[in-house]
Order: sequence, then C-alpha cells, then structure tokens
Amino acid sequence: MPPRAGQTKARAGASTRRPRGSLSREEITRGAFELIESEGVDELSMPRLARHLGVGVTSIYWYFRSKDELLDALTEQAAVRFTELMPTFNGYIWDEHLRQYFRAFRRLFIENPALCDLIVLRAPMQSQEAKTHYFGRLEREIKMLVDAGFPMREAVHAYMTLSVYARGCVLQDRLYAVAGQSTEPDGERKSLAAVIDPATMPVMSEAINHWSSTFATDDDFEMGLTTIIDGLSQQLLRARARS
Amino acid sequence: MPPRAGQTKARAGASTRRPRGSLSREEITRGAFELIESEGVDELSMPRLARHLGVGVTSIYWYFRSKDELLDALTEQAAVRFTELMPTFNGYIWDEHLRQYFRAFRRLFIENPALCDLIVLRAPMQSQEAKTHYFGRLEREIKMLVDAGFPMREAVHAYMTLSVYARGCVLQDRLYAVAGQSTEPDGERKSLAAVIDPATMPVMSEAINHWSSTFATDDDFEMGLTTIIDGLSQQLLRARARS
DNA sequence: ACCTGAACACCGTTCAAGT
DNA sequence: ACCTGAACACCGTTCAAGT
Repeated sequence: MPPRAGQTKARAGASTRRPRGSLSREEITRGAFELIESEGVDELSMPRLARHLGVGVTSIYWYFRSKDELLDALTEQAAVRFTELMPTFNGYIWDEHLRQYFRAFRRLFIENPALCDLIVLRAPMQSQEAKTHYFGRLEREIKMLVDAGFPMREAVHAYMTLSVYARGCVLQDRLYAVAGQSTEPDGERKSLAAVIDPATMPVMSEAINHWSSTFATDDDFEMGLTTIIDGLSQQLLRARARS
Repeated sequence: MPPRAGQTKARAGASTRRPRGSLSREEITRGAFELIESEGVDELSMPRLARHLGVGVTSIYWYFRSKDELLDALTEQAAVRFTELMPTFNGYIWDEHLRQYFRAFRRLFIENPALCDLIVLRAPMQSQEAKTHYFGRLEREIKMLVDAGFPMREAVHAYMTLSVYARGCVLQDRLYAVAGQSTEPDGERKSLAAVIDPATMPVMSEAINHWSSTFATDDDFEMGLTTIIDGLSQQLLRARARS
C-alpha cells in the first residue's frame, strides 16, 4: 500500500515527536472514519488508529477518555452525516413519500457500512447536536403525516414502525454480509432443498421457490414496505371516518 | 460467590490434571451457556470459560478449532432451543394467530438475552440440524397462512416481514438495555424537550407526548404489529378478489 | 498543555510437550 | 487420544515521565 500524499502517515521508524498542537479531536475522528470505511468497524483499535495517524497510542487518550468515548463521538458524527445525506422529498402524497423516504433510508445504510455499524448496531445517540439534527428531520416527516390526516400518535408510530422495519432489513443484510457471501447464485436453493423433505414439509418445499437467502433483497424490502403502507392506509381511513 | 454443588468448579490452585474423557463438546457448550446467561455474551472469553470449567484454556481448542467455531455451535443450539420454547398456537384465525405468535416471538428474545445475542445479533444458522428445526416451524406457520387464502409468495413474505419487524424491535430493546437505562421515568421526555424548540419544531413538541425512549415498549410493538397485520388483511382481500 | 514509551492485565491462538 | 502450560501477537488503559 503506497502512502497517499497530503496525509499524515506512520513515520517509518522516524522518532520525530509530534509538535504541540498537531493533534485534535477532529483529526482523530477523521482518521477513525477513514479506518472504519476501509477496514470495517471491527478493525478499529487504538494502536491501529495511532499508527494510521502517526501518533503514539496514548496521545489519543488525551482527547478521548476511552475507546468507548471515541466511538460515541463517531456515532454522533455518523448520525449528523446520515441526516445530511438523506434527500428531502417534496410533492409526493404521503404513501409515495414514505416509500421513497425509507427506500433511500435503507439504501444509505447499505451503501455506507460504516454509518450502518455505528448507527444501526450501536447504542442510541446521546448528544444534543445529533438529537437536534435528527429531530429536525423528524419534524418534517411527522408533519407530512399529520397533514395527510394521521392523528399525532399514529403519525409518530407510522414513522417508527417503518424505521424499525427498515433497520431490521439493514441488520439482516449486514449480518449476512459479514458471514461469507453465498457462493453460487442458485446454491442457496439447493442447500435448502437438502434439509426439506417434500413428504413431511409439502408447504416449505414449494415455499422455497419464493425464497431469497437473506430475505433482505430489494424485492423483499419492497414487499414489506407495501404491506406496512397498506396497513397505514387502513388506519388513515379509520381515523378519517372517526372525525 | 459460593461454588454451587454438583458442578465442575475452578480448583483453587489444585494442579490435578483432568482425567482423559472428562471433557466434551457438550460440557463446554453447557458451561458457555451458563457464562453467557449470567454475564452476557460479551463477557465470554476462552480463559474465563476454561476457569469456569476448571480446565486449561487450551483444552477447549481440542474440541473447537476457534472461539468463532464455539460461537457457531452455541448459536446452533440457541436456534434449536428457541424453536422448542416457542409455543404452538391452535384454533386462532390467521390474523390473531400471527399476533399471538409474534408477540411470543418477541417476548422470548426479551426474556432470554442470551438467545437474543446469539440469534438476532449473529450470523445466520448454518447447520443442518438448526435449519431442520427452524423449517419445521416455518412449515406450520406458512401453511396456516396459505390455508387462510394467502398465495404462497405472499404467505412467505408475510412471515418474513413480521419476523424482520419483531427482530428489529428486539434489537432496539437490546441496544437500549446495554446502554445505561433511562434514569427517572419522566426524565426522557424532559431531556427531549430540551432539544426541541416549540417555535421551530411545532409538530415535534406535540409529538413527544407520544414518545417512548426506545420505541420498543410493548405498546409500540403492538401498534406496529397491528399496522402490518392490517396491511396483510388488505393483501388477502385483493388476492381473494383476483381468484 | 500536550505528546510519549514502558508496563499491566487481558484476549485469541499456536506449539511443543506431557500422559 | 486427550489435556497441559509456556509463549506470541494483539488489545484497552494507566502512569510516570518528557517537552
């Protein structure tokens, strides 16, 4: 791996001491993101990060009390980045809006595994800044649902149900990604057929024709999305009938 | 912690060598489950497990090539245990059946964090045995939906959508559980109010009245369940109309 | 105030023995 | 065939310096 220009790299045995103000929380988190994006969050370790930054390991501890505190900071930045990357959709009616929104929501996590690992698989945001960003976005989305006629409680839960479902799909996708990829395209169905005896499992032996290994493909996701939005339509009709 | 009777315990400095056939895959996985159940999956380490069993660390490596192989075996057993613990429901119509089933599904994971960590947060099952158990259960559930009138493809996806949603809720619950519990009962709403300015976020400042910290409470879960089942009802009506 | 290496307790794993 | 400790490379973190 050739050292890239314009970047602080591990000095090859050079024992130059870093100047005083050369390090900062920002540089550390930036380096950590680079590491996570290229190697995955599991590969982030304090010694590795220090080497990547060309710093002594313990220097990082001046800026972050622990690795966990560093990860919290990364999660917070990831949350901000995520809300910034999410496009805004305008002019759609509520059901099509939700569909577009959560389709993008899922795509974003799948295309940015670093954000996925930090946001989906880690504890909830704590910082004021991250929450403010997040709620700013929620304000838009929930208002949209309220304007469409959803009572406040139903609007909140509509968003949350879809959010939990979408994150569940992303999690599924991620777990299957880290466990070795499926080998041949049709290998999955064959290996399923091996454990399904048509005599004792007549339904399953037909069901596997509609099977995808992860159940987190684009099509799988779309079907669940449709189901949930159909359910919300029903609830909206009932709510309108009541008022 | 007093040593429990009838259990192989760490010998207090005793350097007695274990007899030949005294260890086994079964004893190791049993000890590992005990450790996971009492300490959590993060606390499982090879040295700890060895100490718990009163064995040299390296003895474990005779039975499992690596920690990962051990975890795979644990995951497999957890999957079998899970399907055995899931009650069977009889005599309900399809929508009530799904509600009961996934309610129990979620409860089981919440009440058995060890199973949750191994199944929900780890890679998919690989072994024949686990798959056979799992598909046996799926046979029942999908047949139920097909008998209710769902086309095969829709039946498969109905189950999977609910399964992804329920696991998403469980994940949420688990993440909030490991990150410190919320302090006061009403503290959450107050801390939310701190970042929500009613002037700029009129909708959110009302929405937080319907807010729960995790969005994975029993009520939250039930609402999403209702939404999804409502959506499935719609699809069933359409499918029946088509045929 | 900021950066550093030495040192500690822990981890997963390998290896060359013991019986 | 099965069990063992010594040893290795790695990790997160602390501490007592250096400048």
